Amino acid sequence: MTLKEKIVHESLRQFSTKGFLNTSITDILEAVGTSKGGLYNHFKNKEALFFAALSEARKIWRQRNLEGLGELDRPVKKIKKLLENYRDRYLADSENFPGGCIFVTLAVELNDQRPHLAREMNEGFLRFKGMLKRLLDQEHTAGNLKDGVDTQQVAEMIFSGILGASVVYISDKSRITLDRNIRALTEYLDMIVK
Amino acid sequence: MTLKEKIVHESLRQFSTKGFLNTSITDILEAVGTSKGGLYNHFKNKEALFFAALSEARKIWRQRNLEGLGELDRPVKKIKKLLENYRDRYLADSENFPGGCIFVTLAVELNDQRPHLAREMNEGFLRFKGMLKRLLDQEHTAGNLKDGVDTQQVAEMIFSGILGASVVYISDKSRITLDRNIRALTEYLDMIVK
DNA sequence: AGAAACATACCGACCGGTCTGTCTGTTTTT
DNA sequence: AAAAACAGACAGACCGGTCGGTATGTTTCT
Repeated sequence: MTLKEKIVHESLRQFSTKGFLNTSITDILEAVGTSKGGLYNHFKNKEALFFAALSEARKIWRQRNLEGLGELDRPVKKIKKLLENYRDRYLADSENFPGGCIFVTLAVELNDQRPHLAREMNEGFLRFKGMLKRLLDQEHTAGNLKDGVDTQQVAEMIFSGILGASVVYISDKSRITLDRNIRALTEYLDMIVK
Repeated sequence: MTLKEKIVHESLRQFSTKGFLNTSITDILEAVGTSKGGLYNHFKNKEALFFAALSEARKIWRQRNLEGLGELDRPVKKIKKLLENYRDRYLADSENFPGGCIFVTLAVELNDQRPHLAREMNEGFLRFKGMLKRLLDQEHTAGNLKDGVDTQQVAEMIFSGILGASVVYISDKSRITLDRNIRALTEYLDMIVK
């Protein structure tokens, strides 16, 4: 692991717990065991470090959450598998995200403070919601959803449920509560399929 | 409105958008139009200001969200009314909470940074969840819920849905999305009652 | 091959600026 | 006159970022 990689990795950890603005460069330097020169040799400024960390976070998010989805045939099974992954592989990854979901932390913090950074978060949210909707639409056109189901609304509900579960998990760090939340979302899915 | 009240009110506004740590005392002083002496005469330190603002936020939260609940007979109607209040009276209150739900902002930010302040947030969340569960239990004992419904799980789902909707609203500020989220939660409630 | 020139990685002192909180003095209220 | 309310200068800690210097290769020239 190069120094640059170590810095990004540590930024991920600290940003996920303390956010961007409340993580000082010095915090990262001390955790990595390097100096100002060592960091600013690789990154122009703190904002460049933010984008590098964000890119890495997205990569890990996909690795953790999309694993094993390709092998499943039905879209609704993919969503259920994603919910399980989110619980067992993503939120449980305290090595990379000891503070919980880094996107939630950053989205809440950077809103109204760093609009161009906050926009990045919101766009990621929209992509995720879009993915959920596409999966639901596939089931819908196959005629597998109950009559009158609004896929946009269901996608929104699942997404908000995940986000809410993430906030609760950040707040109380209880696996039991997280389990209940994921189970509730899974059963909600069952309610809207035929 | 006394100076002390003005300071608390402005703290509410700024904490809800920028959080506690990223709101400087000077920011508040300038917005209120006073000085260090004027503030520290009323509050021992920033943390004391936090507790005063939190207390006021809770008071307003109750005013906004519980209004009109007493007149309703059925518990499930109370929850639906609360969801509407949350959308129309609480999150829409940009005078007191221009940054969206202050409890979400503070809970996410203060976690792992100011544990004793974060605990206050979590306890508030638990009280709210407890209230939802009590209402659901009333319907349950009256035999109005479908068989096999776990009131704890449903309360968790509603609560996480609200929290998630709050995060989404913080992130994209879209009333349309918020509407869809509240509607989805209302329809979810309909699914579990007989 | 050996010397000289250059590139890269890293160190840590230091700079301007902002933060919370204190302290002294003045004004207003009672 | 005494007390409470307010103003603002100041202290001390910390922030992101810069900059001169060093140590370690790597490339180029003779």
